[in-house]
Amino acid sequence: MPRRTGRPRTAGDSPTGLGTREDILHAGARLFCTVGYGSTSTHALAEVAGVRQATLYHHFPGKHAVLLELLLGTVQPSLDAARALLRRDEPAPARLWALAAGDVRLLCAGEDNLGALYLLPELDDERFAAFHARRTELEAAYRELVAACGVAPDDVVRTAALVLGLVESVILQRRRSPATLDARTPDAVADAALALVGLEPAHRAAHAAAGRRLTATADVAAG
Amino acid sequence: MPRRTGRPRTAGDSPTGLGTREDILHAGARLFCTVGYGSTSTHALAEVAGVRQATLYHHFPGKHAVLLELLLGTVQPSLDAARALLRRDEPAPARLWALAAGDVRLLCAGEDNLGALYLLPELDDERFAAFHARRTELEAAYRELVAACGVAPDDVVRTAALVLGLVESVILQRRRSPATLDARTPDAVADAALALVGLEPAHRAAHAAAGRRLTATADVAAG
DNA sequence: ATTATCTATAGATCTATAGATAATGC
DNA sequence: ATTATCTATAGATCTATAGATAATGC
Repeated sequence: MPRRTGRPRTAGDSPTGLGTREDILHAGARLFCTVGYGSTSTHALAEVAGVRQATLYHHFPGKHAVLLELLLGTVQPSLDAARALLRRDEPAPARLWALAAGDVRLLCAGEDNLGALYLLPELDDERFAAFHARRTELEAAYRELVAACGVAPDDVVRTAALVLGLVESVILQRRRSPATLDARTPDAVADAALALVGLEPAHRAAHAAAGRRLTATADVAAG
Repeated sequence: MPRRTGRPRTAGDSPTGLGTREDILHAGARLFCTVGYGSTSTHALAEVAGVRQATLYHHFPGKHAVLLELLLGTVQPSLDAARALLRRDEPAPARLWALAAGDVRLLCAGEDNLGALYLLPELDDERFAAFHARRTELEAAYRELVAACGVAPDDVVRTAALVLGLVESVILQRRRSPATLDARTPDAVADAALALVGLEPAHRAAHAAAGRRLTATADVAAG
């Protein structure tokens, strides 16, 4: 995958070994999540990627395109899983469990806390409209499953927002105290989601077990 | 409160009517929450405050001091309420309910979504250490109350993180779809918090009622 | 005299482009 | 010939300071 033609770099090899484009995306992931978007210069981006500043523009029209690609790559696996789950006919609580657990697993995975990209204030810009469209579809999936769990119609929007908030809270937790996240976190959050939709503890265990089986299904297991 | 001496502004009156210092803080609240910290220039800050760029430096040593003051002013009411609640001897679930409901109320209040300041990646800078210390104390208060609710010791850290995540999720919800927040949101989140600590539905209502009474107590009602 | 604003600006930094350079491919 | 990098830089912007200015206070 690394390029074969073209002038070689002066400052060492590709940090990722996957070529310059990937180097830049990795640099963006690291810097946008920790330093912020507006606080990251194209120079800093290039430096972490191991190239000179001007080289960025050979691969991307600008910083915004790096962020957009990161955003789309982050939301897409969640969206794929959500679409697959909406098509299945297992009970809604099991599917909601699988959706929540899968999203939390994705948010906990990877070297960088990519979910933190969702929190950037700079996202409120039409350049990122394609990302917002996918996010909106994902939110609709949460609402649909919450409604199918038997939540009162008047409470669906509010409850779905709480469930999604619970899922996304792992982004903040990961930034604040990553040591408190572990392999059981996805299950714990998904269990809590079933509590929020008002299922009795006695029923939750069975739905969680079914959800866990769903998570293992190929077309649902995103990533 | 507006100043009496000094050269008058060229570009109109103080937008807030509270003087230039407050104008700058309001401008920071607006811009840091919507545009971001790194993406807000001192020029933009001054423009929204209705003064020239250089005037900022008469009131603050720089952008960072504006953000720090906003952060401290936002976390302090929560912390005051938390300290007051830790000193009281009502049952822990009622106090946890009151803490969560109070924090959600604060996060929903005001013209700007000030809680969004907590999400800025730029906060990971030692200039904001004073803010982080207060946040850490607030988190400890959540853990203490969660533990006192009878959550198993091994689960206290995880559960407290979920409760705090639930509370903070209103920041994201307010940014995304403010219309879904209403006067019942604080109660709904606090009720959900009691569900997360594992209280039976039958007991929750009584604790919620006691928590609501606590919220009305002078030394607990922050803000 | 004191104060808070203003104008002006130095110096740093940042973005984006132009064009040179050093590889591989044919 | 094609490609991906590099160097160099124009022009914009940004931060922070110096010093002038226009009010009030005494």
